[in-house]
Amino acid sequence: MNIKELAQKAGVSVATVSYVLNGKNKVSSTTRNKVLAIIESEGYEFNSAARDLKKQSNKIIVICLESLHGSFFNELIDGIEQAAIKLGYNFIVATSFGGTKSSAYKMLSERRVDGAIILAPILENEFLLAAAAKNTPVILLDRELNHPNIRNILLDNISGIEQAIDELVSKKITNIAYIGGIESHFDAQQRLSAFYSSMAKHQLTINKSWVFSGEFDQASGKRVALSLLNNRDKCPEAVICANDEMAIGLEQTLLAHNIKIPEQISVIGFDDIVISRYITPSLSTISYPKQELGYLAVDSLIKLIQKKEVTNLKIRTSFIKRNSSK
Amino acid sequence: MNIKELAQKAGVSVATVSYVLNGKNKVSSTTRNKVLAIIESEGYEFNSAARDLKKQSNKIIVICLESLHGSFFNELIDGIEQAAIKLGYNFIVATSFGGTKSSAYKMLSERRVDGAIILAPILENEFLLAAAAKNTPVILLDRELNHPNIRNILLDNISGIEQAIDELVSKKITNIAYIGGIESHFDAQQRLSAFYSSMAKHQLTINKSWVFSGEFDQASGKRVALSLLNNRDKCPEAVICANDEMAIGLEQTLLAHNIKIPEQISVIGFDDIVISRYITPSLSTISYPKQELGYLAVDSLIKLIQKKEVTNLKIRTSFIKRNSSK
DNA sequence: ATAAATAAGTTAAACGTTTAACCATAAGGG
DNA sequence: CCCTTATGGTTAAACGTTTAACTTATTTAT
Repeated sequence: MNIKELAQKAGVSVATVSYVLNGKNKVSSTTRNKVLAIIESEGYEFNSAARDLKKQSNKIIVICLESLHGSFFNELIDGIEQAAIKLGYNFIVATSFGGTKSSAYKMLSERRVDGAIILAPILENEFLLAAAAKNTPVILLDRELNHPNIRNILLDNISGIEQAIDELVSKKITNIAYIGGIESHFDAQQRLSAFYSSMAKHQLTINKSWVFSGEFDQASGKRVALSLLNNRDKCPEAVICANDEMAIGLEQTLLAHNIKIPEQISVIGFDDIVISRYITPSLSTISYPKQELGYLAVDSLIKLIQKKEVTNLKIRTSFIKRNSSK
Repeated sequence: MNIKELAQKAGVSVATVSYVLNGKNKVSSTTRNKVLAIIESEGYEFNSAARDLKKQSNKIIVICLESLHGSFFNELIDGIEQAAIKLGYNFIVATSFGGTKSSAYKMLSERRVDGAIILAPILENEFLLAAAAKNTPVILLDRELNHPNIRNILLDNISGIEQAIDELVSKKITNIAYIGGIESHFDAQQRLSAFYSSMAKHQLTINKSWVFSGEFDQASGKRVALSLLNNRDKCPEAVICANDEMAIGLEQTLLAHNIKIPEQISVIGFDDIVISRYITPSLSTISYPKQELGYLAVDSLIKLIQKKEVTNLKIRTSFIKRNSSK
């Protein structure tokens, strides 16, 4: 049962039915009730495609993620949820797995949403620029990109790493290794260069063989751990990892080989994912206000959709000391 | 730039442009190239709402979750992802937070998807029946409900709990406590009754004050732990929890009060979430093939969409012994 | 040579809403 | 009593696709 059929049954025009459905005050209570009664008994199957077509908008934004693995974005989603509800929008989550067949791709290329928040480095700049060109506003959390319909909210990766190294140095720890993330990722690059600059700040020399590169997963941490264990006589006193997953892989593998943490080696992660609080020893890490980040992302996106003035933003990061570091 | 404008620029009819866009072989390569060239230079902004309206379908299914917290559904999503891609559908995730304003609600009540998979007990039967009545096929993972457009895939909660208790009994552990989940949840009810029946099978008496009820979160586990610690002289030898979160809360709190696990108390969870492998001691739990569950859910849903024969399914559960139980 | 089939288009209706513009009728103001 | 305003409704266009049905020109088969 659609509006047209409904109108027929009620003996009124489709316009009137539409006004009833949308709670407009253009219709008398008698006709309103008549229509409502028919809806009650016959049911009404709203067709969103028709409305979207007419309105050229659907008040839905999409959060594009690489995958739903890793509880990394859990808190982020909280902020997104709050902001979306408060601002009268709905959000859905789509993943970028599957390339051009992925949901993230479909949502954006087919303009199925009023806007998008991107945290999926695999989506190419070109694709995002194309979406922006088709008038879909985009907030990027994972890179810098310039377009009138795009804004980015980035992490101030430097401050957190600097704090971590300051702390280590204050404990007289200066032999510091680093595990970087996937090299094409913007944040991985930023964090690596933050490591270099913070080490330089303390005039610490960097042992080149102690700068590893990983894939942001536990396996990478494990691999590095095994490689360190191969050279037991020449081990760093601390390892900073570009994310918590790798730090956990590192920590657990070292523990399994009877290395004492933090006594022999301090391990520091990045992101402060939920699990890092629960492992033993709990993981020292670099944190940032994820919920706030989520909130700001939605807030900025909706302002952008509404053609308001929106600036790029930076989110602070800070070192959280737990038990995996001295 | 839309089809109509494109057609004008190219000097052909809109039908021809549509045929080009859809790769139909009704058009000569010269006109095809002419159209393609204009698209190349001017860009084309596909309007999905128009297509959806015409086609009355969009090849999108939605996964409705209570929230994105807890890595509980991570593996499930893997199966969903694989099946969806393989079967030519896309999936999005929507949460049910926010009641009638939630995205899950909007997707279903406004028929914005071709089908839905539900794992969100907060969504009411009545609402789901209404969606089904509007011809949206639904797969339920969290309850039993009967309607031509609805199928359910449920866990065989009994077998896993039975195995766990068998194992405990074989270790001469018979004083067993239980923490139930949110009482309105179907699985919580099933698991509780499985506990009763399995205990009965071994002719074990159930100490009523040892059957707790929780909210499926860590706090509930902690609360129960503290209550047990208050009665140290009369403690159970094992606690089975209706999910891992509560088991973790319980375990960690007991540990913090110097109870030895599993020597003094065995702790057993349910769900086998990722984190349960990483905590110390690793959590014994009741597991089930989540990836398979996800795959089956999508497979069934799409068959249902295609009006094929689909039956309800049951998924096996089984006890996984780790270090938190004897 | 003619009929039949194919190729390459076009025309126009349809999908189900929303909403500006229009039209009566009744009520209120002077 | 006339003019204005409010109330409650209708009409019809528009949103941008898809696709069955039709047309015309060309090729193939007999």
